[in-house]
Amino acid sequence: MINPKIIRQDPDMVKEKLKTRGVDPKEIDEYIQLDKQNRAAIAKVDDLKRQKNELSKQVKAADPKSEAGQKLIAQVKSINEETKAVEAEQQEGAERLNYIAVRLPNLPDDSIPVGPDEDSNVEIRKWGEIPEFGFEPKAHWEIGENLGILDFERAAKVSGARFVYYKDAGARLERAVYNFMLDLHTQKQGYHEIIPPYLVNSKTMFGTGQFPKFTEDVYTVESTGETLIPTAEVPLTNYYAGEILDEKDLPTYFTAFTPCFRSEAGSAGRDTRGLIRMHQFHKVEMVKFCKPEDSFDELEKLTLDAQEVLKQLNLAHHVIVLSTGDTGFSSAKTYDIEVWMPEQGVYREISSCSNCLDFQARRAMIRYRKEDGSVDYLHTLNGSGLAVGRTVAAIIENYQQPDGTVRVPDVLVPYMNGQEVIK
RNA sequence: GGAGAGUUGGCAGAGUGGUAAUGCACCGGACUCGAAAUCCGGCGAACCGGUUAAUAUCCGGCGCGCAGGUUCAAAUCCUGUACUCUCCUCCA
Repeated sequence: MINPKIIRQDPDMVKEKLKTRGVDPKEIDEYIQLDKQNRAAIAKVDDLKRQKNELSKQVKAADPKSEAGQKLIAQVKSINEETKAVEAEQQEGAERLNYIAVRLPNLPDDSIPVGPDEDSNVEIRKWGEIPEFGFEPKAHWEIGENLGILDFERAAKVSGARFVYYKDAGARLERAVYNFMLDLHTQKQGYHEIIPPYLVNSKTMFGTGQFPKFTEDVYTVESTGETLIPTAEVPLTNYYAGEILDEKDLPTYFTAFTPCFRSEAGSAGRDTRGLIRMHQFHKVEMVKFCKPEDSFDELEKLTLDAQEVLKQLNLAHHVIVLSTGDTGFSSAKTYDIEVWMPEQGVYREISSCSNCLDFQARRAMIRYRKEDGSVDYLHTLNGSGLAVGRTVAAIIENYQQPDGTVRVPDVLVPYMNGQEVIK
């Protein structure tokens, strides 16, 4: 949620900024109006309650059964009725106010490019050489099926489109990739390793911003109402939901390897082949909790932490900063890391690193106590480190050889029990 | 799935209809060369509204897991619900 004080104090700035994210300025006007009404109503209700409390004390002082007592009781009754009416009105307004507030996306940071969609994203830096093949590189699904390590057909039979079976060296490669990532994050980069719940309640989904707006994108269990996590960001960020941390415990870093489940509603026809867009995939996620003044530095470090995985795998990639229109709901600034996919000859998203400022912290009520004793919302960040399936896809395509076999990246060989080639 | 118990401020822990004891901790002061101990005083989470330049004061509201209800008045009574623990049942 956006800090209400910012909207109150500078509505024009908020309108202008959110317009770049597709929010109608009229919504802000309505918000301001409702907020004003709401606060006036609260003041009125509070005052009525004050009167009631005072009179109630007098009832006790006088004998409730006495005539004077009865008279006071009658007065309180009439105040109560008035309170009820004003309160009902206030709550109605508050509900509408809240409806708008929880659906406003985060304010974009000043440093990001303004634009309606991904075409306005800007490349920040490039790493690695785009590989030259002396032949026409094949798509990872073709290589994988030929080698018998990926099986989309049987997955379709068992589950449907956008599912896959990994087999033998394919399954081992997936496992090698995420073990390698986890070791890097936990041993070299200072992240706590977590295995979180994969089913979460709707309050948790609200905390990170998926709910109430994006219920269509996820799988919710009908019988119990819990949702299969679309990313480990959800259970990781909500780890401290409702808590007040000590300043000295910040920053703190979490990482987790989890399956992720996404309905991919609205992406019919896109990336229908291969590992790129699945209903179920693995991801290693990184989440940070930090002090407000540190969050942009932490974002740079987080992005480098994710990039380090690709560097060690020697995969060519670049980093882009997302435009206002392409930035996710909860984020103020997002870097995407895109890896080179030889068959398509394009960079494809493999990681997304975001600074959410206090947007999620407000929703999930995650705060910290400063040394002077005051309490404030902390900042949350999250980034993929990396999407495992897409990494496997990138490895298969970038490390393919003319004979259809796949070389194992050096850093993964130990994780593959010494295997150097998948054939 | 069945039965029972519990959920109060940083921690501990009273309070069964009259508006949150007490202890530890914390803050201020006294005493002291200083500290400890002792004594005196104070505060009691977080949140919301008003006041304000202010996340300084001050005033008020709210506040005893959460949501409703009864009542002039609810931590206390009623209903629902969440979570934790114990026992039984079941189970990877």
